[in-house]
Amino acid sequence: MRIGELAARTGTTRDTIRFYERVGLVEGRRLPNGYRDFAPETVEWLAYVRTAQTLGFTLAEIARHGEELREAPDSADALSALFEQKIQVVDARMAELAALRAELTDRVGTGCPLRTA
Amino acid sequence: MRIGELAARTGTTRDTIRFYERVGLVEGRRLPNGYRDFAPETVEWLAYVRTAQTLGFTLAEIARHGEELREAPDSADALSALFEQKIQVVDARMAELAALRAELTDRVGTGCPLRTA
DNA sequence: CTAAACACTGGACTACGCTCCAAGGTCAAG
DNA sequence: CTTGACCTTGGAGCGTAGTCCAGTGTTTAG
Repeated sequence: MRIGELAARTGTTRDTIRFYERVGLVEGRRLPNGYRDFAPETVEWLAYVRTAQTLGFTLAEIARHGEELREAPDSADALSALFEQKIQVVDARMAELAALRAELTDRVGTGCPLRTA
Repeated sequence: MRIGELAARTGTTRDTIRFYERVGLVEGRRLPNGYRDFAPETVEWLAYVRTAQTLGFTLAEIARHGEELREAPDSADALSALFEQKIQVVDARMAELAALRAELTDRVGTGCPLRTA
């Protein structure tokens, strides 16, 4: 698959895919004419990249995790570890968020706004 | 309070505070010699800014919310609305995350890794 | 054969959130 | 009166994640 088709199929742009290649997120063979040639699985991989990104992973992390998973003896365990780790981060954020809301509600109720100035 | 003390008390740097001033996140009076002079509440305000930031708000959003709250007729309601909104975003992300984990677990179990290439 | 559509590269540019630096002004202690 | 800590400004630079462009080559359809 050439870059234009991959871009169309993943809802990205050619430029973004070339950028992803530069940072090691995707790899493509080259055709004799120098055009990139991507495997069909790259479509799913890019969908995964986008999901992981909305979950707060950086591109560098996603690339690193991808490599770790390819090298992991037991991908199922590695994946579980990875995502349970991320869930813990999100849980922690939710807890912070809840604590902050409580704190703010209290403070506003007692007539102590955050920003008097 | 001058900038150095504020920086020390909030765990930031002078440069960061000057940057925050440029983007409208903090406001300070000036002493006759030109030095910035911050109100004591600025310490709490900056603590709040940092918390809001870790929760995924951009500095622009935080600044805007600060202004909205100062102008809001009922700050308690405004705050609640603001944070319940953000909690919904986080909840949605957690749901996505849970869905993704389930999907990944399934896929790895059935011998279909994300990245065959 | 030509034109359109697609591909390539390198480099500039953007927004965000800082971080560092140079050159200079202010102030309190010794 | 000097030294050192502290403050000022403007501007450069950085990492992340792209986005856009110019100039050029390739492929495909009429």
